[in-house]
Amino acid sequence: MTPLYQNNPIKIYNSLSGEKEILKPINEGHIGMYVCGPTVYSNVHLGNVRTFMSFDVVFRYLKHLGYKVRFVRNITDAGHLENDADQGEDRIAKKARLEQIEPMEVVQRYTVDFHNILNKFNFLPPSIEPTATGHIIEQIEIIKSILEKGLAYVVNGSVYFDVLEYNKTKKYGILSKRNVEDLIHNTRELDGQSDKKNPQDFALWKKAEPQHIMRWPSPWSDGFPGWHLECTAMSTKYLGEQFDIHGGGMDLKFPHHECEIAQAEACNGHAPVNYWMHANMLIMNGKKMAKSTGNYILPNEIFTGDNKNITKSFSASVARFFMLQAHYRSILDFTNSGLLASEKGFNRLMEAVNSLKDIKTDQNSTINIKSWQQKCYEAMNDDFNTPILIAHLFDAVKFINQLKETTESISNEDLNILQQTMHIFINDVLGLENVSEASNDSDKLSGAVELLIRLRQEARANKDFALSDKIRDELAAAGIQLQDGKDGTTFSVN
RNA sequence: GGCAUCAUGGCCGAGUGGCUAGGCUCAGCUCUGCAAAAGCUGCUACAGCGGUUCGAAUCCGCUUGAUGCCUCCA
Repeated sequence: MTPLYQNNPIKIYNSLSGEKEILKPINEGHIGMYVCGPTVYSNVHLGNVRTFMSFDVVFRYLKHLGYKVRFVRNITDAGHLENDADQGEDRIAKKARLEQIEPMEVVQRYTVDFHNILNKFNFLPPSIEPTATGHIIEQIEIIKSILEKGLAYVVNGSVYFDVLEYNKTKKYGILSKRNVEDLIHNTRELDGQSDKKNPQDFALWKKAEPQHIMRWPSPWSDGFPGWHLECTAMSTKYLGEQFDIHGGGMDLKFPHHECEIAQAEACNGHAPVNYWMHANMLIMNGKKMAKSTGNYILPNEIFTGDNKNITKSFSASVARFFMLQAHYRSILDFTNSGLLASEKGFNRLMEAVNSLKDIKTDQNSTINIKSWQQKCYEAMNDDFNTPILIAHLFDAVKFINQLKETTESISNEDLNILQQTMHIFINDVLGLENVSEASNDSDKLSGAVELLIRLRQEARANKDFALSDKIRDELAAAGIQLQDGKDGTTFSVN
């Protein structure tokens, strides 16, 4: 059987070129993808969730197309400084100091939180989830190599990347479309003295101050690696010197990803990544999310409803659906009304899916199901356009409801395609879970509700509307909604 | 201040040089014992000002605003 990817060329918006390009893997049928993971020094940010969700869908779709995908997403557990000044403190070390626990306790706590949240949102685990502290040796080797090439220098036990020297032969700023001259002119004065030759230079290795507890031996000092280096080390180790896709949040474009390119170019002499993808920001109520202003919500608070920015709790699937209704390259505004609208739409989608099993087939179809299916693929092939895909799924919802009304008809073969395609895109690709269907007690529940439906039918036949309405209203109050259709009554659980 | 991205109907959010997004809301109708659900119908937008073009919301310029980065953040 020919794999699906052969008939589904994917266009990816490459941040490097600023254009959509056809994805051509380095090795046919294989994709290497790296996504910058979280720094585990506090609870995972909801914006983080959106970014990782975008790449979760990319991962899912590539896999569905039959690619063998190696998806690497790191955990940053050292080296991410509070700021770029020489006194900048490691974020994890700082948290450890404030809470009076071991740095690795901080790492453990928030790594567990990260995994918990992502599980609730039904993320697929990456193929490899490496940590910065597990790859100190690899990072030291890269620093040695860059030093040998004359593109880094040692000062007081720290090693810095020499951006101006690098810029003589390569171009620093190709990803973020900046040039070094502009950077020099616009550099703000940092407080305090610096070991760096130029403010644009960035640390490859930092010497640890005596009180610094996170430290490893190196040829230059007891210290710790620079933040940008870990991604170069781990992506090279697991995906090679050149790989297909590198993703991350828009805010990492500069300087983080720019530095990754420079490090890899310096070390290996060629570009590390063919396709750079950047997910756009999540804002809330039109403004940047910030703890300090209260314009902030923790992922978990969506499930509990315990946050003043929302009026009720929302399931992870609804929140996921809400985010996927926007394209990954657009800014998305997280609002209560937006979530409410998405919840209604999501429920309508799921009810249509649930009713698929009751559809009666006919000799012929009044819909071109193959053409519809093709449109779904085309939406995803066009830079993973989930909002367009969802629009097509709602076309199917309308059609399914018309089938129930028997104003349209469908053949047995086409119904199978419809069912499969809905399942593929809703569950496998978008990663949405049908909550009501997943309930363990659904068999017992439906048995009991079926009984009440029959009693109500009898009451209605006897024109005992007081009783029939009582059954309907009290079930509704219990969260069970009856739906009268042409072929009898069904129900859904809210 | 510099760089980048963006600005769509009541709301959210796609897309395109000339032709349909989709969701939510709203109004009318059908169905119903009454509802709900569902179906049908309606609401026709593209920040402002110039320019290119036979034709632009879509391309270019300016203005205004938003978001991101430049300083920790996905």
